[in-house]
Amino acid sequence: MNTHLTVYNSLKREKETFSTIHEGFVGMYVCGPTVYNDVHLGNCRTFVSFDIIYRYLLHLGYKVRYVRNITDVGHLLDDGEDRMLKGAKADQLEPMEVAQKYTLGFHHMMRIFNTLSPSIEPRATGHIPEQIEMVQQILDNGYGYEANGSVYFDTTTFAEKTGEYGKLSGRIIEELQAESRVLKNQDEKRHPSDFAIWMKASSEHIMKWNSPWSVGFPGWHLECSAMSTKYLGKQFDIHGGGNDLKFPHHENEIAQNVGSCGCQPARYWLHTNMLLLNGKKMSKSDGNTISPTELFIGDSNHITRAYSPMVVKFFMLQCHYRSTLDLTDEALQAADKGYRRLMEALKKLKTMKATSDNGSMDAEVDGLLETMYTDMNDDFSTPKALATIFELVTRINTMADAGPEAGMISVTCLDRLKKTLHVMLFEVFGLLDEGEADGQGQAVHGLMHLILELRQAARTNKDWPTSDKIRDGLAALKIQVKDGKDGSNWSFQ
RNA sequence: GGUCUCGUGGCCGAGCGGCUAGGCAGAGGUCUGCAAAACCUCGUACAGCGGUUCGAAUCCGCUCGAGACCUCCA
Repeated sequence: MNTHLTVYNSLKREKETFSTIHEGFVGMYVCGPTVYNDVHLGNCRTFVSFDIIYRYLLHLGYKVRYVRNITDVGHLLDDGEDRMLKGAKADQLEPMEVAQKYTLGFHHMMRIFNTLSPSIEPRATGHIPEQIEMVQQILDNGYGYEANGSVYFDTTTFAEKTGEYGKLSGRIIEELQAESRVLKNQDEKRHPSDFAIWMKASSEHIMKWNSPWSVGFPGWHLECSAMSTKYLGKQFDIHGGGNDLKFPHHENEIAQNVGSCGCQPARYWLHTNMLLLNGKKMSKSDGNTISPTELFIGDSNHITRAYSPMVVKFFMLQCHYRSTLDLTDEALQAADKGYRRLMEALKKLKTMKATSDNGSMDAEVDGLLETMYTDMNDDFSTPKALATIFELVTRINTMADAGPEAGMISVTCLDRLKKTLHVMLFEVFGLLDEGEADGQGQAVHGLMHLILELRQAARTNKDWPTSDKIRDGLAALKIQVKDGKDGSNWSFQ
């Protein structure tokens, strides 16, 4: 198996061979959601992407510590109001109730998308001492200054001494300093490009903590620096997040890490691209959005019908994580069909038999399985891997049609095909076969088997009216009957 | 205004200098009692205009168009 993994590093703007700091171990930090609101689909795309990256690394045999934070304090809006407080006011709740409510909602959605839980999911409010400590280190190192109880990061000094500011996002410090935007507490900053690492709280502010500088709260960017350092060390392998976090969030995060510890936090920075809705970025704040739930129940004027979670996930997999993905009704319909075709082929594969020791298609199948890994090793290219998998789907259908006596695949190759495909689709991509239900589903399978037997009897007797009545009746129940060479099959439409 | 990304056949979406993915839709065929499913065959697409090269969707320049970031966002 080809295990030469390359990843696109945003920091270098090129693909690099992936190698770890500690042999066999991967430390990965991904910026999680701010829990003041229901998750939307864009968040889901990012976390699904990193889930597949996490799963693939595990599959390659790495021991991965995957840290994804929950932001429950510190995001300031334009008017200086805290996001969490805004959410609290809107729902008439304690800030912690807001955080709890939306954290649970987020976890629920992540389960629906069948993603694995991160190894550690730290909360910003649970790491105030660590953040205070980091502010102190930054001050000690001369990269911060205090003003009226708030502490700011001194980007100018930092840029002069290290030359590190702006590298990730391609910003030029002089241009950032020329920014003339008027923001709250702008007068306390020495330069517009400076940013708060500790904010003094006003009297009405609910979430606040004691610190050497004031009763206040940490800056937004600080939590990630502090928590990644705590759980993954000063230097770790992968840092991920959405493209829209590159600046200022990740740029400032790097500044804080370098400013406090003296080194770049992550070797590889991975950024997922945005999910668009009908050509425009989906965003919580501007209303151009469709929620996962709306998508699943078909309740939105952007779509004509409902799409299941796995269809949506499959739709996401057809596009590379670094490309924008445009969500349209038409594209979802195509994904729906493609996903079903894939699952049907897998079903066929389950019952497929091989008799020969040497299959005429063995080499081709093995070649495609190998290609599938090459695809994934190319910066986790799920679209390429999926294309290769569909090449396999065609082969599977051909072999199933021909039957075992055709000698197309050997026992060992078939076994390999089954296992490898199963691993890639269910363990790495984290797809679920939604047709495979348990409990009631078992009964349905039994009933369908019985019904198809009765229909087969009618067909043997050339009793076409009965045969067609069964088929049409099932079709009305959205069950499609598929007649093949050796008997009939069925699936939900 | 600044920084950056992108523009691929009816739709979505790979492609990173020669071997021209894949899905959906469409056409023809095989199979079938009919239909569906499945399989086989088919589309010579790369925004436009120049340039580099033996050769460009792929590199360079310009034009047009779209999007992202620059301010909270995954």
